[in-house]
Amino acid sequence: MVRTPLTPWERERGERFGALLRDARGGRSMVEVAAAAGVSAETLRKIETGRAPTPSFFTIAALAFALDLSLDELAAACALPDDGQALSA
Amino acid sequence: MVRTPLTPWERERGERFGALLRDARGGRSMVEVAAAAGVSAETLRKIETGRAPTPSFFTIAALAFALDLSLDELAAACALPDDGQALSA
DNA sequence: TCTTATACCGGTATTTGTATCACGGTCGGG
DNA sequence: CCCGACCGTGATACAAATACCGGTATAAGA
Repeated sequence: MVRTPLTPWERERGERFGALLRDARGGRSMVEVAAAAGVSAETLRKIETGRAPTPSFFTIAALAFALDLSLDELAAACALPDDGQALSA
Repeated sequence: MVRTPLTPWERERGERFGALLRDARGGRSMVEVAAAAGVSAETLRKIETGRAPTPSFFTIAALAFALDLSLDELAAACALPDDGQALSA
C-alpha cells in the first residue's frame, strides 16, 4: 500500500465540508453554482455529498469564489473538529 | 475522454503555486515543513516543483497552515497573474 | 577522506478526483 | 394525461495525486 486510503475522519471532514458548501449555496441550483465555478455539476454534487472528501485546491477555490466564501474560513471550519478529535460515537 | 488532461496553463499555475510555497518555506527543510503539514516530503517536493499542479485542498490547507500562509492570498496570487476567464461569468 | 543531511529524480502502486453517460423524480405547459 | 425541462443521482472511464523505493548530487562536519 503506497497511498493512504483516506482515514475515516478525513471522510467525515469531507462530509462537513460538503455540508458547508451546500449551505452556502443556499437556494441556488447545483448546475448554476457549478457552472459559475467552472466545474461539472456532478463534481459539485460529489463534493457536497462528501463522496469526494479531498477535492483539488483550485476546484475549491473556484467554488469558494462562486459562493463568495473565504478559503481560510472554509478550512478553519473543517479543521476545528480535527483539533478536538472526533467525538465519541 | 472523461477527465480533462490538465491544460497547459493549469500546469503553469501549478509551477507558480509551487514557487510560492517554496518561497514561503524559506530556509526550512522540506521534511520539516512536510512533517508539520502531515504530508510526505515527496509530495511537498512535487507540489513545489510543479509536478503536482492540482493538489488537494486539505493538503494545501495543511501546508499553508504550516507555512503561516493565507489560503485566500495563495489562491489570489495564482489566479491574478493568469486570470482564468473560463470561470465566473 | 568518509559520513551525514538535504534535495532531486526516476519508476511503481494504490487511491481518489473529475467528467461523461444514462436513469428516476418532480414540475409546469399543452 | 402526456411531454419536455430541470434537478439530483448512480454507474462508468480515465487522468492525476499521494506515498514508497531506490539511486544520484552537493555541501557541511568529523
